[in-house]
Amino acid sequence: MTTNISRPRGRPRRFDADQAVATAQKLFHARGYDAVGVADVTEALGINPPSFYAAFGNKAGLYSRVLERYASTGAIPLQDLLRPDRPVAECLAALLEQAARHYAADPGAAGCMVIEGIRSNDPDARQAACAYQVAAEAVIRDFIAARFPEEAERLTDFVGTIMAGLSAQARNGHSLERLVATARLAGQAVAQTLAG
Amino acid sequence: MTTNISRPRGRPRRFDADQAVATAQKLFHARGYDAVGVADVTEALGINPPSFYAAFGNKAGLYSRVLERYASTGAIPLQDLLRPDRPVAECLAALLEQAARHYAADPGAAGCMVIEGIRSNDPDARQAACAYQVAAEAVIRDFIAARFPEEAERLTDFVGTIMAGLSAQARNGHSLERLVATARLAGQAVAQTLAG
DNA sequence: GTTATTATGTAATATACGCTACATAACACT
DNA sequence: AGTGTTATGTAGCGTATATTACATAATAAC
Repeated sequence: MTTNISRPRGRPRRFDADQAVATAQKLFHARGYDAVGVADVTEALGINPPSFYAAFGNKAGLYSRVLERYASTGAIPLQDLLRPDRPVAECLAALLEQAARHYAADPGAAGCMVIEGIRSNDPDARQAACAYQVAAEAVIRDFIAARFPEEAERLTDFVGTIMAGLSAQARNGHSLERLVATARLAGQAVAQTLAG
Repeated sequence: MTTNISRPRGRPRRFDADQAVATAQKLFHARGYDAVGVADVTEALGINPPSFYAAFGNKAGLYSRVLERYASTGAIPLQDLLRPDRPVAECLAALLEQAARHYAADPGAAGCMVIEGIRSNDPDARQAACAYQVAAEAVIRDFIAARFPEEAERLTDFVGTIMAGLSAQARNGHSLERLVATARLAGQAVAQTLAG
């Protein structure tokens, strides 16, 4: 008995689904969910609509796959940044600065894919993106609450607002330097709140 | 000779254009430019498409009128808040708190119409909204630069980021209290920067 | 080889949306 | 009254987009 993966029956796919998700991620991140048409995706992949729908169900289905991939590979590593063995303020400041760097990293992909996805006009896409944002907020809130339960909601809101603002400014074309400067200023505000 | 306004020739309009702009403003503010169709507007006004296009040219033309009205009646009164006879930090803090209150004021109209309008997929709408944002930013920057030229860019970016974040969070359904709390925290950060 | 199964390619459908052509109604001016 | 001017109502055009019908090709199982 071997660990061979038995090829599925039927005609094999002519394209790699995971790589297709990666390609779609670039498109969605650069232009946003609404501005990317199914035709854009199929053209970028060199496939025809039926292949697309057979693989992903519909446009929102592809977006779910893209968000999943973004969360696991392209998003900010919250677990690495919010460490229980370091000062809360230091971690949150690092998170904000990392967000600034992240949102400005790829000139073609501006802002946070989740935060900007919430602004979509498609209810399915909105809800999918919203779920990831709620989850991320919960991680931040729990991290703060473990040591500053009184400040958890206020600081989580503040951090979330800064991140949403940074994402918007990145999409507005602000440079890495300007985003980082804003993030640092916000980080000092967090530190002062937790110190006083 | 009297000050009578001679009625224009031809068949009179069956609807009031200014009031139509006000109605459209509510729609655009509540749902965003892209999500509001011309059919939505004409239906809300009780008119037919030709009347709409005769009055406003096209959808983007109506949006320009709406932005103009928003800037003069519905937006934050920058000139009243940024007073040369008061401390800069105090004015900026008041601006941020006012923004929080403003963005959460109308439950049906979430966020800043200009800031959210920039996220539209229509190039004309984006450019129109962008012009107002650039103008507002210039007012803030000049206000700061008059007394703290070294800090003008950094603080303007910070304030702009907070406002964009507040607008996003308002659209995400955050309550007035949470928005104001975030704005106050940001205001303290501004004060500390200008004090140190 | 035959059959069942899955994917592909061509082509089209359905729908929504911004916008307009055209005839007609309502007004000012002479 | 007659004429020119402007708005309205009906109806439709053109386009873009998400999605699918259908015949066909490629594979595994038998």
